Amino acid sequence: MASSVTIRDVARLAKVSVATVSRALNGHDNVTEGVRRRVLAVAHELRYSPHHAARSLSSRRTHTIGVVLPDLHGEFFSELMRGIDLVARECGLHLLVSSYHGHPEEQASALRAMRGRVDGLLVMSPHAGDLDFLSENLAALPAVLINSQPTDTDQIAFGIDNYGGARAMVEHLLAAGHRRIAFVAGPPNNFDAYERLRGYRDALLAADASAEPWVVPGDFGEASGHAAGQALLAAAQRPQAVFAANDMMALGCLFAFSQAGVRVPDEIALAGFDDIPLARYVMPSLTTMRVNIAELGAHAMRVLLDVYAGQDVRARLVPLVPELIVRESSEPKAARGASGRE
Amino acid sequence: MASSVTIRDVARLAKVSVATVSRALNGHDNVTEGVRRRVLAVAHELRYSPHHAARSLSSRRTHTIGVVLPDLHGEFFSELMRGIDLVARECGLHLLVSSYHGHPEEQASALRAMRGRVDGLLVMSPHAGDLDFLSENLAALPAVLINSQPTDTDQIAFGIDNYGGARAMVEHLLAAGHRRIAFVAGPPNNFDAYERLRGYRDALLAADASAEPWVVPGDFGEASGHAAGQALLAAAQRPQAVFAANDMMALGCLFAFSQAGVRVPDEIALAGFDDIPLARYVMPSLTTMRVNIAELGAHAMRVLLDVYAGQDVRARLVPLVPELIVRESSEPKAARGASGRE
DNA sequence: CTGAAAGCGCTTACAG
DNA sequence: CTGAAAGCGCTTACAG
Repeated sequence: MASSVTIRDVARLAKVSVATVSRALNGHDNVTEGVRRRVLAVAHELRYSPHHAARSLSSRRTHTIGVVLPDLHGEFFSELMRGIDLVARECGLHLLVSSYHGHPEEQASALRAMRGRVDGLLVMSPHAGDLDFLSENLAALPAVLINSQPTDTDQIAFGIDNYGGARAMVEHLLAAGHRRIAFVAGPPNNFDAYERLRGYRDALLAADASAEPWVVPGDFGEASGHAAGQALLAAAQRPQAVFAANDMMALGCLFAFSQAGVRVPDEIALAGFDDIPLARYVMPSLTTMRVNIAELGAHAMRVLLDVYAGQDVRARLVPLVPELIVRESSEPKAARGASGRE
Repeated sequence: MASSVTIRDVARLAKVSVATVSRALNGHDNVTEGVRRRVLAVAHELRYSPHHAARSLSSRRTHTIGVVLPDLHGEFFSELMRGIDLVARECGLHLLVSSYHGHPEEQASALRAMRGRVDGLLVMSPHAGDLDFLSENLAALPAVLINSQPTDTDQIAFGIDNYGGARAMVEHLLAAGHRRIAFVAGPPNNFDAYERLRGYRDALLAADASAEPWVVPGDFGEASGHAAGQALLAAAQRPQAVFAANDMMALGCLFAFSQAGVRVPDEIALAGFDDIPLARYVMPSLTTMRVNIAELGAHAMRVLLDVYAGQDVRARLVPLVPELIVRESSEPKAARGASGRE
């Protein structure tokens, strides 16, 4: 593969020193306009592009942010990356992405491998108890934790108010007159899932201290929602409303109900969490909590940049509050009729 | 942020030269076992992690693959990244991700910025005509193009057989007895969309040279499918079958049909392309072409690694053939009954 | 098997 | 404003 052109080649052809080339290319102001133009012309002609490793070795900056996620798959990470990427390109930064597929050991090595490659780190670690070695391996890099269980370390963390969102949803279902509200849980050991479950429980008990939470297991996948929906229909006494910990599982429930000929919301009300694009398109459309995931990523990125710049960001770590989106799947009977959908 | 520990610190404490530390850490065999152990112990104790920029500057390898995509958003890219990532971690490689959001100028700069940061490049460039400057900016890096329009340059390219897949689907619909088959197209200027459209046209005309292709515009988004579905219902003579260029648009159509009370497949058969997870869950379940997107990414990555290793890969550039998945939305009347769904 | 030294391609005080 | 030189933290022939 053709030998690359270096700063020395540019210097030679432009008849200046490499130092001057460096200054001209980096936009320093201590270069005569004529010289700068000559250098830029030669650089362009040679298709010169600075060697990144060399530059970051001497400048101690990489212009790259490391993103360490549990996985790269699915709507959530896709949206998160979009938000992060948006801010990154605004700032001319690159993204080094690494996912550890749920293996904490790999997470540690992923973090360590970031040394000398990134200026800062965005880390999502939803698995309970990960954070001990996490802080050990964060090395000396500025880092922001996303949707991760807080610990007593003074790590900077930012996330979604899953707890408050779940409470709001249960309150909505209660207000619609439902009492027997079942919850389809997310994967055990997942912090988001845990917070949503906690919100469900607390809201239920706050309304009626003798209420009995009814929790069906799930794993955030549509198939587990489908199974949960079937299990709920088979119960001796069916729930009046089902609140799934995310939309994919809610859709799984919905299809289980459709297959069984159980009408939503007439016989069972249904609600999810996340507001994925399809939520508004299914029949009936799905009531859910809208989470601006891209904004979650974008905000975390902005906070990280300010941490890097040495600013105090603590005031900006307030969790992102999800928004209740009421659609057909939870409409109280009184409200239904010839009205259109959202 | 705390000064990092370098190879010199390890050398000093282990009482050897930096060269020996380097050899011990990199697993070279010209190091005594005792010395190696001592070095490793000190490195571990100091939490030493090699500085990547320095290493790649001197070794001329980055252990990183650059991935340049039009976008990071949505099921397709998410799956693609998963496949790429899978192979990357098998090989201990990192991924530098960059998306150019449809702006060719940014694509060029993204490509150039990869110099000195990556050992090879995976590039997806579905926009027609992008490839001229693409090859100019690929510099001297090994690269594999994914799902991109081939040019006369001898770039290594690999993709899905969208054309063949679309033909197969139309043939299926024809075999089911449908004649008036409408097509909901993807975005203009998108190579995947163009190939699917071409397959639709050719299959239709191959069966009946006097057939008139019926193409409704779309952009791969569910909303455009919804609009297309409504437009098709409003036609003087409705189509007997609708083939959408991807599943999201097919789902949009499906909901438009449901809202209008038009039964699928009894009144209109429907088919999509991609086999997204939801395709099997909607009612009726959706006939589609299954594309193993993760495998597309994984295979492209493997090819790239072999290109890097200097192997001849031309024999492995055969497009990935999608698989026809027949579900309820296109079942011929005769076949319907008490049978379960897939 | 081990060490001293050169070099990877840049940036940045330091002089002038 | 410009250049010569040191240095960023590694790896790798080259000697021994």
